[in-house]
Amino acid sequence: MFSNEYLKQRMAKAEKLKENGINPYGHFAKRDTKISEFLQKSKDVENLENKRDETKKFTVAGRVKFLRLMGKAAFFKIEDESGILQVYMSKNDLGDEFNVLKKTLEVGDIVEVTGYPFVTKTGELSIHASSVRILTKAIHPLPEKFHGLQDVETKYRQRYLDMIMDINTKNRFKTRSVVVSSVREFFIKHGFLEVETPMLHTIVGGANARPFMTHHNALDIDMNLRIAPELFLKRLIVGGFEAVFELNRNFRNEGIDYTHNPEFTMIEFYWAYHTMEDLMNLTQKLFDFLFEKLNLPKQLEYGDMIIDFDKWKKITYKDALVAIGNVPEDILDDVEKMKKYLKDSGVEVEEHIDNRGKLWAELFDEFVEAKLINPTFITEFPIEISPLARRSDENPEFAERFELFIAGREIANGFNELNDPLDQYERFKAQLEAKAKGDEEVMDMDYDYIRALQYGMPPTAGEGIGIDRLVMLLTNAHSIKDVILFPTMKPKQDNKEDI
RNA sequence: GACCCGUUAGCUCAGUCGGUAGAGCAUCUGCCUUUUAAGCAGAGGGCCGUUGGUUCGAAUCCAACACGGGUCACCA
Repeated sequence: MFSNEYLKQRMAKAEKLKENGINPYGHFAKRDTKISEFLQKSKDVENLENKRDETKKFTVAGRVKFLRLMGKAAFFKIEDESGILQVYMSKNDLGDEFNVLKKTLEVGDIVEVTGYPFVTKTGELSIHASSVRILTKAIHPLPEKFHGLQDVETKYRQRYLDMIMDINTKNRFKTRSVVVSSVREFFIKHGFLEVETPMLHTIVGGANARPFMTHHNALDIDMNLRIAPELFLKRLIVGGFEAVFELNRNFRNEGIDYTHNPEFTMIEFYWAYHTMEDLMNLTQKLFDFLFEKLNLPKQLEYGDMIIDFDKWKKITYKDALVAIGNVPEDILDDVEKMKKYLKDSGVEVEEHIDNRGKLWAELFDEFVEAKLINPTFITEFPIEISPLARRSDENPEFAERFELFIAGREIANGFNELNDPLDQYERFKAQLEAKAKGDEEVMDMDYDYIRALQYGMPPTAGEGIGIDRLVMLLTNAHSIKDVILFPTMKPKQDNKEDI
C-alpha cells in the first residue's frame, strides 16, 4: 500500500507543504469565477495596449494539467468543469511562495489561483497570478499528457481517471444527462405522469430474460430484480392513470457485450385511448425534440454511416422482406421454401424454427435488419413472434406491433396492449409450459395481473426505448460501456492492497 | 458459449534468431522570467498478467488459467 516510488515522492511533497504551513488536503476554497466565465469576461484584454488588465481580480480553481517550470517563472494550465486556463506565475510576484510551489506543485494537483487577465506573446489569454495555493495534493501521477489514457479497461474501471484525461468522455456523459432530462421533459410536456414502480419483484415478468435473484431476510422470501416494469405500469392504466412513463434501470442476468450491460436504462410508456400509430408519431416527435435540445445535425454520423433523420420510413414486415431484403415474395407463405432459401443462402436454421413467423424473423435478421440505416418503423409483425401484442382484428396472422430500427439496430418496440384477461391467462400458461421444458427465459404466472385485467384495462398502446442505445446513437459511441459511467466489470483478483 | 487479438516502468509503446530489460513523456538533482508535447546536463524507476513445461539459458517457444478488447451466436 502506497509503496510505489512515485507515490512516495509525491507524499514527500505533501509533507513539505505541511512544513510550510499548508494543509495538502485543506478546505478553504475561495473560487469566485469559473474558467469559462474568466475567459468570457477577459476576452477584450487583447485589444488593450499592453494586453493586460491589472484592475481586474479573479480567483479560479482547477486541476493542473500541464506544468512548465523555469528558473524564476512558470506556466501551467488548470482545468475545471467549464474549461481550461493557462496560469503564469513568477518569483517576482510570489516571492517565497514561488520557491515552495516550485518544489511541490505537480501535474494532477488541485490549485486555486488569484490574478488578473493578460495575453501572452503567443496570443493565449491567461491569468497572471498574484497568489497560487495548492488546495489538494494529488499523490498518484496522471497518464502521459500527449497520448492520454488509451487502455480501455482502465477507462472503464477507473472512470474518474478517464474523465480527468479525456474531454470526450466528460462531454459524452454530459450529453447522456441532457438526453435523460430531455426525455423526461418531453413526456411530461405531453401529459405523461412519471411513476416509480418496484425494482424488487416476487414474480418474473414483462420480458423474456433471466433475472438476478436475491432474498428479503425479514419476510424470508426470494425476490428478483426487475427485468421490466411493464406489468406494474399497465396496472396503473387499469387504476385510472391514462399516460404514464418510467425511466429507470432494468436488470437482466445475461451476457455482457458491446450492446449489453446487466443493468441498463429503459423508458417504458403507456398511453390509454391511443394506438400504436400515435406512438410512432410521438416517437418521431421525441427524436425531433432531442435533436433540437442537443443541437445535432439531422444528417447524423454514426460509425461509418450517415443517418438521415429527415427521412423516416414506415414499411410492413412483409414488404421489408421483399423490397429491402430481396427475398422472393412467393416463398413467404411456404415454410419449406423459406427453409431451403435460408439454407441455400448459407444460413443454418435451428430445428425448432418451424413456423412462418419464426422463419420470417430469420429472414429479417439475415437480409433486412442491417440495411435499416435511416429511421424505419417496421409494422405488421408475425403473431408467432409477438406474444405480448394485441392480435390484429383485420388480419389475425399479424400483431399490432412495430419496431423502430436505426443504424441497423432495434431502438424501440411498441404495440397495442393485450387487454383480454383470458387470452393473457392462456399466454402465461404457455410460458409455464416452456419453463417446464427447460426454457429459463420465461415469465412467471402473474395472477394479480390477470385479476387487474379482469377489472378492465382501456385500449392502450405502450412502447419501450433503450436509453443506453439511444445515447450510443446520439454520441457516436461504439460500445454501451462508453455511455454507462461505471459499466459492469469482473473484479480483478490481484493484489488489492497494491494501489 | 465459439473464434481471433492484447497484457513489458506511473502512462504511451518498442523489444530482431531464445543469450544481462529499452525509448518518449512523467519522476529525482542542477540550470533556465512568455512556455505550447518547452529546452539543456545528469540520475533513479521493472513479479515482462499468473502458474507450469521445454531448454545450459525464456519477455521471447509450448500449455493452462486470469482480465480486457474485437467478431459471431443469443438478447434490449
